[in-house]
Amino acid sequence: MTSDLRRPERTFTIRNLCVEFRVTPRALRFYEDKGLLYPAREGLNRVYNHRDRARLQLILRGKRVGLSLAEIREILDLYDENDGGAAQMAKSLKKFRERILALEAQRDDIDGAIEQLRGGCDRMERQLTQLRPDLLPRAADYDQVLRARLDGVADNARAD
Amino acid sequence: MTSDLRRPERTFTIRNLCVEFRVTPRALRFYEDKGLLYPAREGLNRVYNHRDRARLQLILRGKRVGLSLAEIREILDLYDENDGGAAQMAKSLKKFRERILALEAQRDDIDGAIEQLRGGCDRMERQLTQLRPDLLPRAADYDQVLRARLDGVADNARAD
DNA sequence: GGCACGCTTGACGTTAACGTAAGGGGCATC
DNA sequence: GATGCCCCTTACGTTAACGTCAAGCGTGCC
Repeated sequence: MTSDLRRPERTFTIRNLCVEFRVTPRALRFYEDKGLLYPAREGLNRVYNHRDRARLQLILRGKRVGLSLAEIREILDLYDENDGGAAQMAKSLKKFRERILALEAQRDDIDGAIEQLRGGCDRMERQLTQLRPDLLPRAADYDQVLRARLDGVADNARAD
Repeated sequence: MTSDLRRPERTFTIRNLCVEFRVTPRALRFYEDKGLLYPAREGLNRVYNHRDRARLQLILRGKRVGLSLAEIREILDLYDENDGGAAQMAKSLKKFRERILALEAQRDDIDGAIEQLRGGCDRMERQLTQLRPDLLPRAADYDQVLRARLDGVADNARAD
Protein backbone atom coordinates (compact mmCIF):
# COMPACT_ATOMS: atom_id res chain seq x y z
CA MET A 1 0.00 0.00 0.00
CA THR A 2 2.62 2.42 1.07
CA SER A 3 5.39 1.51 -1.35
CA ASP A 4 5.21 2.16 -5.05
CA LEU A 5 8.71 3.42 -4.71
CA ARG A 6 10.73 0.54 -6.01
CA ARG A 7 8.41 -1.96 -7.67
CA PRO A 8 8.26 -4.44 -4.84
CA GLU A 9 6.71 -7.02 -7.12
CA ARG A 10 9.88 -7.58 -9.05
CA THR A 11 11.79 -10.75 -8.22
CA PHE A 12 15.30 -11.95 -8.94
CA THR A 13 16.94 -15.25 -9.72
CA ILE A 14 20.08 -16.23 -7.94
CA ARG A 15 22.03 -15.39 -11.06
CA ASN A 16 20.51 -11.94 -11.29
CA LEU A 17 21.83 -11.00 -7.91
CA CYS A 18 25.14 -12.72 -8.50
CA VAL A 19 25.77 -10.68 -11.62
CA GLU A 20 24.57 -7.45 -10.07
CA PHE A 21 26.67 -7.75 -6.93
CA ARG A 22 29.54 -9.79 -8.35
CA VAL A 23 29.29 -12.67 -5.98
CA THR A 24 29.01 -16.39 -6.64
CA PRO A 25 25.87 -18.51 -6.23
CA ARG A 26 27.79 -20.45 -3.64
CA ALA A 27 28.14 -17.32 -1.54
CA LEU A 28 24.40 -16.59 -1.64
CA ARG A 29 23.57 -20.16 -0.67
CA PHE A 30 26.11 -19.91 2.07
CA TYR A 31 24.53 -16.76 3.45
CA GLU A 32 21.21 -18.55 3.39
CA ASP A 33 22.73 -21.49 5.21
CA LYS A 34 23.91 -19.13 7.89
CA GLY A 35 20.50 -17.54 8.22
CA LEU A 36 21.31 -14.16 6.66
CA LEU A 37 18.96 -14.68 3.74
CA TYR A 38 15.80 -16.68 3.31
CA PRO A 39 14.45 -16.24 -0.19
CA ALA A 40 11.18 -17.81 -1.31
CA ARG A 41 11.11 -20.96 -3.41
CA GLU A 42 9.44 -21.82 -6.65
CA GLY A 43 9.77 -25.53 -6.65
CA LEU A 44 13.38 -25.97 -5.69
CA ASN A 45 14.58 -22.71 -7.18
CA ARG A 46 15.26 -19.68 -5.05
CA VAL A 47 13.27 -16.54 -5.74
CA TYR A 48 14.61 -13.31 -4.29
CA ASN A 49 12.44 -10.25 -3.78
CA HIS A 50 13.31 -6.67 -3.06
CA ARG A 51 13.74 -7.21 0.61
CA ASP A 52 16.19 -10.05 0.01
CA ARG A 53 18.12 -7.84 -2.34
CA ALA A 54 18.30 -5.06 0.24
CA ARG A 55 19.53 -7.53 2.83
CA LEU A 56 22.21 -8.70 0.46
CA GLN A 57 23.35 -5.12 0.00
CA LEU A 58 23.65 -4.75 3.75
CA ILE A 59 25.55 -8.02 4.00
CA LEU A 60 28.11 -6.95 1.43
CA ARG A 61 28.56 -3.52 2.91
CA GLY A 62 29.00 -5.10 6.31
CA LYS A 63 31.68 -7.34 4.90
CA ARG A 64 33.50 -4.43 3.32
CA VAL A 65 33.70 -2.64 6.63
CA GLY A 66 35.10 -5.73 8.28
CA LEU A 67 32.13 -7.29 10.03
CA SER A 68 31.86 -11.06 10.27
CA LEU A 69 28.80 -12.79 8.90
CA ALA A 70 27.75 -13.56 12.45
CA GLU A 71 27.86 -9.87 13.37
CA ILE A 72 26.02 -8.93 10.22
CA ARG A 73 23.37 -11.49 11.02
CA GLU A 74 22.91 -9.98 14.46
CA ILE A 75 22.28 -6.59 12.94
CA LEU A 76 19.88 -7.94 10.34
CA ASP A 77 18.01 -9.86 12.99
CA LEU A 78 17.70 -6.69 15.01
CA TYR A 79 16.20 -4.92 12.02
CA ASP A 80 13.68 -7.75 11.74
CA GLU A 81 12.78 -8.04 15.38
CA ASN A 82 12.01 -4.35 15.57
CA ASP A 83 8.52 -5.06 14.33
CA GLY A 84 8.20 -6.86 17.63
CA GLY A 85 8.20 -5.28 21.05
CA ALA A 86 9.47 -1.97 22.29
CA ALA A 87 11.88 -3.63 24.68
CA GLN A 88 13.44 -5.45 21.79
CA MET A 89 13.79 -2.18 19.98
CA ALA A 90 15.51 -0.56 22.93
CA LYS A 91 17.99 -3.41 22.93
CA SER A 92 18.58 -2.99 19.23
CA LEU A 93 19.15 0.70 19.69
CA LYS A 94 21.89 -0.06 22.19
CA LYS A 95 23.57 -2.49 19.86
CA PHE A 96 23.38 -0.04 17.00
CA ARG A 97 25.05 2.60 19.10
CA GLU A 98 27.83 0.19 20.00
CA ARG A 99 28.37 -0.63 16.36
CA ILE A 100 28.57 3.03 15.52
CA LEU A 101 31.24 3.60 18.14
CA ALA A 102 33.22 0.61 16.87
CA LEU A 103 32.99 1.82 13.30
CA GLU A 104 34.05 5.31 14.25
CA ALA A 105 37.10 3.87 16.00
CA GLN A 106 37.87 1.83 12.92
CA ARG A 107 37.58 4.89 10.75
CA ASP A 108 40.03 6.71 12.99
CA ASP A 109 42.41 3.79 12.60
CA ILE A 110 42.11 4.03 8.86
CA ASP A 111 42.72 7.75 8.93
CA GLY A 112 45.85 7.08 10.95
CA ALA A 113 47.05 4.50 8.48
CA ILE A 114 46.40 6.85 5.59
CA GLU A 115 48.34 9.57 7.30
CA GLN A 116 51.23 7.23 7.88
CA LEU A 117 51.30 6.12 4.27
CA ARG A 118 51.09 9.73 3.12
CA GLY A 119 54.12 10.50 5.25
CA GLY A 120 55.99 7.67 3.57
CA CYS A 121 54.92 8.95 0.17
CA ASP A 122 56.15 12.43 0.96
CA ARG A 123 59.54 11.18 2.08
CA MET A 124 59.91 9.04 -0.99
CA GLU A 125 58.86 11.84 -3.28
CA ARG A 126 61.42 14.17 -1.79
CA GLN A 127 64.13 11.56 -2.17
CA LEU A 128 63.16 10.81 -5.74
CA THR A 129 62.94 14.48 -6.66
CA GLN A 130 66.54 14.77 -5.51
CA LEU A 131 67.90 11.56 -6.96
CA ARG A 132 65.84 10.51 -9.94
CA PRO A 133 63.12 12.99 -10.88
CA ASP A 134 62.58 10.99 -14.07
CA LEU A 135 61.13 8.15 -12.01
CA LEU A 136 58.45 10.31 -10.46
CA PRO A 137 54.94 9.41 -11.62
CA ARG A 138 53.40 12.27 -13.52
CA ALA A 139 49.87 13.40 -14.30
CA ALA A 140 49.30 10.75 -16.97
CA ASP A 141 49.93 7.90 -14.54
CA TYR A 142 47.72 9.37 -11.92
CA ASP A 143 44.98 9.74 -14.50
CA GLN A 144 45.10 6.03 -15.11
CA VAL A 145 44.64 5.27 -11.46
CA LEU A 146 41.70 7.61 -11.31
CA ARG A 147 40.11 6.04 -14.35
CA ALA A 148 40.46 2.56 -12.89
CA ARG A 149 38.90 3.83 -9.70
CA LEU A 150 35.97 5.34 -11.53
CA ASP A 151 35.36 2.14 -13.47
CA GLY A 152 35.05 0.31 -10.20
CA VAL A 153 32.55 2.82 -8.90
CA ALA A 154 30.49 2.64 -12.05
CA ASP A 155 30.11 -1.09 -11.52
CA ASN A 156 28.31 -0.21 -8.32
CA ALA A 157 30.05 -3.07 -6.61
CA ARG A 158 33.62 -3.47 -5.64
CA ALA A 159 35.22 -6.84 -5.85
CA ASP A 160 38.32 -6.87 -3.71
CA MET B 1 65.14 -1.95 35.72
CA THR B 2 63.11 1.17 35.23
CA SER B 3 64.03 2.13 31.72
CA ASP B 4 62.73 4.55 29.14
CA LEU B 5 60.75 2.97 26.36
CA ARG B 6 62.15 5.42 23.86
CA ARG B 7 65.76 4.60 24.58
CA PRO B 8 66.87 2.91 21.39
CA GLU B 9 69.14 0.45 23.12
CA ARG B 10 66.35 -0.99 25.17
CA THR B 11 65.30 -4.51 24.24
CA PHE B 12 62.17 -6.51 24.91
CA THR B 13 61.36 -10.10 25.64
CA ILE B 14 58.55 -11.78 23.83
CA ARG B 15 56.45 -11.47 26.94
CA ASN B 16 57.12 -7.74 27.22
CA LEU B 17 55.65 -7.10 23.82
CA CYS B 18 52.81 -9.56 24.36
CA VAL B 19 51.69 -7.75 27.49
CA GLU B 20 52.15 -4.31 25.97
CA PHE B 21 50.20 -5.05 22.81
CA ARG B 22 47.85 -7.67 24.17
CA VAL B 23 48.79 -10.41 21.80
CA THR B 24 49.94 -13.97 22.44
CA PRO B 25 53.48 -15.29 22.04
CA ARG B 26 52.09 -17.61 19.43
CA ALA B 27 51.05 -14.63 17.35
CA LEU B 28 54.51 -13.06 17.49
CA ARG B 29 56.16 -16.32 16.51
CA PHE B 30 53.63 -16.66 13.76
CA TYR B 31 54.46 -13.22 12.40
CA GLU B 32 58.11 -14.19 12.48
CA ASP B 33 57.32 -17.41 10.64
CA LYS B 34 55.63 -15.37 7.96
CA GLY B 35 58.57 -13.02 7.66
CA LEU B 36 57.00 -9.95 9.21
CA LEU B 37 59.37 -9.89 12.16
CA TYR B 38 62.91 -11.11 12.61
CA PRO B 39 64.10 -10.39 16.14
CA ALA B 40 67.65 -11.13 17.27
CA ARG B 41 68.46 -14.18 19.36
CA GLU B 42 70.24 -14.63 22.61
CA GLY B 43 70.85 -18.32 22.56
CA LEU B 44 67.46 -19.60 21.57
CA ASN B 45 65.47 -16.76 23.05
CA ARG B 46 64.11 -13.95 20.95
CA VAL B 47 65.26 -10.44 21.68
CA TYR B 48 63.22 -7.60 20.23
CA ASN B 49 64.63 -4.14 19.76
CA HIS B 50 62.98 -0.83 19.04
CA ARG B 51 62.72 -1.46 15.36
CA ASP B 52 60.97 -4.79 15.93
CA ARG B 53 58.56 -3.10 18.27
CA ALA B 54 57.77 -0.43 15.70
CA ARG B 55 57.16 -3.11 13.07
CA LEU B 56 54.80 -4.87 15.42
CA GLN B 57 52.86 -1.65 15.87
CA LEU B 58 52.51 -1.35 12.12
CA ILE B 59 51.42 -4.96 11.85
CA LEU B 60 48.67 -4.52 14.41
CA ARG B 61 47.46 -1.28 12.92
CA GLY B 62 47.40 -2.93 9.52
CA LYS B 63 45.30 -5.71 10.92
CA ARG B 64 42.87 -3.29 12.49
CA VAL B 65 42.26 -1.61 9.18
CA GLY B 66 41.63 -4.95 7.53
CA LEU B 67 44.89 -5.77 5.79
CA SER B 68 46.03 -9.37 5.55
CA LEU B 69 49.41 -10.35 6.94
CA ALA B 70 50.61 -10.85 3.38
CA GLU B 71 49.66 -7.30 2.47
CA ILE B 72 51.22 -5.94 5.62
CA ARG B 73 54.38 -7.81 4.85
CA GLU B 74 54.49 -6.26 1.40
CA ILE B 75 54.30 -2.81 2.91
CA LEU B 76 56.94 -3.56 5.53
CA ASP B 77 59.22 -5.00 2.89
CA LEU B 78 58.79 -1.86 0.86
CA TYR B 79 59.83 0.23 3.83
CA ASP B 80 62.93 -1.94 4.14
CA GLU B 81 63.87 -2.04 0.50
CA ASN B 82 63.75 1.71 0.29
CA ASP B 83 67.29 1.85 1.53
CA GLY B 84 68.03 0.14 -1.77
CA GLY B 85 67.66 1.65 -5.21
CA ALA B 86 65.64 4.55 -6.47
CA ALA B 87 63.69 2.32 -8.85
CA GLN B 88 62.61 0.22 -5.91
CA MET B 89 61.46 3.35 -4.17
CA ALA B 90 59.42 4.45 -7.15
CA LYS B 91 57.69 1.09 -7.11
CA SER B 92 57.00 1.43 -3.40
CA LEU B 93 55.58 4.87 -3.93
CA LYS B 94 53.10 3.47 -6.43
CA LYS B 95 52.03 0.72 -4.03
CA PHE B 96 51.63 3.19 -1.21
CA ARG B 97 49.39 5.32 -3.37
CA GLU B 98 47.26 2.32 -4.23
CA ARG B 99 46.92 1.45 -0.57
CA ILE B 100 45.85 4.98 0.20
CA LEU B 101 43.13 4.88 -2.43
CA ALA B 102 41.89 1.53 -1.12
CA LEU B 103 41.85 2.79 2.45
CA GLU B 104 40.00 5.94 1.44
CA ALA B 105 37.37 3.83 -0.28
CA GLN B 106 37.09 1.70 2.82
CA ARG B 107 36.65 4.76 4.96
CA ASP B 108 33.85 5.94 2.71
CA ASP B 109 32.20 2.55 3.13
CA ILE B 110 32.43 2.89 6.86
CA ASP B 111 30.98 6.37 6.75
CA GLY B 112 28.09 4.97 4.74
CA ALA B 113 27.52 2.21 7.25
CA ILE B 114 27.61 4.68 10.12
CA GLU B 115 25.08 6.86 8.39
CA GLN B 116 22.81 3.90 7.84
CA LEU B 117 23.02 2.84 11.47
CA ARG B 118 22.37 6.40 12.57
CA GLY B 119 19.25 6.42 10.44
CA GLY B 120 18.09 3.24 12.16
CA CYS B 121 18.82 4.79 15.54
CA ASP B 122 16.81 7.86 14.71
CA ARG B 123 13.81 5.83 13.62
CA MET B 124 13.96 3.69 16.71
CA GLU B 125 14.32 6.69 18.97
CA ARG B 126 11.27 8.34 17.45
CA GLN B 127 9.26 5.16 17.87
CA LEU B 128 10.35 4.70 21.44
CA THR B 129 9.69 8.31 22.31
CA GLN B 130 6.12 7.72 21.16
CA LEU B 131 5.57 4.29 22.64
CA ARG B 132 7.80 3.79 25.65
CA PRO B 133 9.81 6.87 26.56
CA ASP B 134 10.82 5.08 29.76
CA LEU B 135 12.93 2.65 27.74
CA LEU B 136 15.00 5.37 26.18
CA PRO B 137 18.61 5.32 27.36
CA ARG B 138 19.38 8.39 29.38
CA ALA B 139 22.49 10.35 30.20
CA ALA B 140 23.71 7.86 32.81
CA ASP B 141 23.75 4.99 30.30
CA TYR B 142 25.52 7.02 27.71
CA ASP B 143 28.09 7.97 30.30
CA GLN B 144 28.87 4.31 30.77
CA VAL B 145 29.42 3.82 27.09
CA LEU B 146 31.72 6.80 27.02
CA ARG B 147 33.68 5.52 29.97
CA ALA B 148 34.12 2.12 28.34
CA ARG B 149 35.25 3.87 25.20
CA LEU B 150 37.77 5.93 27.05
CA ASP B 151 39.18 2.83 28.73
CA GLY B 152 39.70 1.37 25.33
CA VAL B 153 41.38 4.54 24.16
CA ALA B 154 43.68 4.47 27.14
CA ASP B 155 44.67 0.92 26.22
CA ASN B 156 45.29 1.94 22.66
CA ALA B 157 47.32 4.88 23.81
CA ARG B 158 49.68 2.54 25.57
CA ALA B 159 49.75 0.34 22.48
CA ASP B 160 50.48 3.28 20.23
C1' DG C 1 69.06 -32.64 43.41
C1' DG C 2 64.43 -31.30 42.48
C1' DC C 3 61.03 -28.07 41.04
C1' DA C 4 58.75 -24.19 38.97
C1' DC C 5 59.03 -20.84 35.19
C1' DG C 6 59.64 -19.14 30.98
C1' DC C 7 61.37 -19.88 26.68
C1' DT C 8 61.89 -22.90 22.61
C1' DT C 9 60.34 -25.90 18.48
C1' DG C 10 57.25 -29.01 16.18
C1' DA C 11 52.81 -30.64 14.96
C1' DC C 12 48.02 -31.08 14.90
C1' DG C 13 43.32 -28.60 15.68
C1' DT C 14 40.02 -24.78 14.73
C1' DT C 15 37.08 -21.18 12.64
C1' DA C 16 35.31 -18.35 8.87
C1' DA C 17 33.96 -17.94 4.37
C1' DC C 18 33.66 -19.74 0.91
C1' DG C 19 35.63 -23.06 -3.56
C1' DT C 20 35.04 -27.08 -6.02
C1' DA C 21 33.61 -31.41 -7.49
C1' DA C 22 30.06 -35.00 -7.89
C1' DG C 23 25.53 -36.32 -9.01
C1' DG C 24 20.86 -35.13 -10.47
C1' DG C 25 16.29 -32.55 -12.01
C1' DG C 26 13.76 -29.28 -15.41
C1' DC C 27 13.27 -27.13 -19.67
C1' DA C 28 14.38 -25.37 -24.32
C1' DT C 29 16.64 -26.39 -28.59
C1' DC C 30 18.76 -28.83 -32.34
C1' DG D 1 16.28 -37.87 -27.72
C1' DA D 2 20.62 -35.98 -27.00
C1' DT D 3 22.73 -31.47 -25.79
C1' DG D 4 23.20 -27.50 -23.16
C1' DC D 5 22.11 -24.51 -19.59
C1' DC D 6 20.68 -23.30 -15.17
C1' DC D 7 19.25 -24.79 -11.00
C1' DC D 8 19.57 -27.90 -6.86
C1' DT D 9 21.93 -30.58 -2.75
C1' DT D 10 25.68 -32.99 -0.42
C1' DA D 11 30.14 -33.12 0.84
C1' DC D 12 34.93 -32.69 0.95
C1' DG D 13 38.89 -29.15 0.15
C1' DT D 14 41.21 -24.63 1.09
C1' DT D 15 43.25 -20.44 3.19
C1' DA D 16 44.31 -17.26 6.98
C1' DA D 17 45.52 -16.60 11.45
C1' DC D 18 46.24 -18.26 14.93
C1' DG D 19 45.06 -21.94 19.38
C1' DT D 20 46.54 -25.85 21.70
C1' DC D 21 49.04 -29.48 23.23
C1' DA D 22 53.56 -32.10 23.69
C1' DA D 23 58.23 -32.42 24.79
C1' DG D 24 62.50 -30.37 25.88
C1' DC D 25 66.22 -26.80 27.36
C1' DG D 26 68.09 -23.17 30.80
C1' DT D 27 67.96 -20.75 35.03
C1' DG D 28 67.00 -19.40 39.67
C1' DC D 29 65.75 -21.06 44.07
C1' DC D 30 64.96 -24.11 48.11
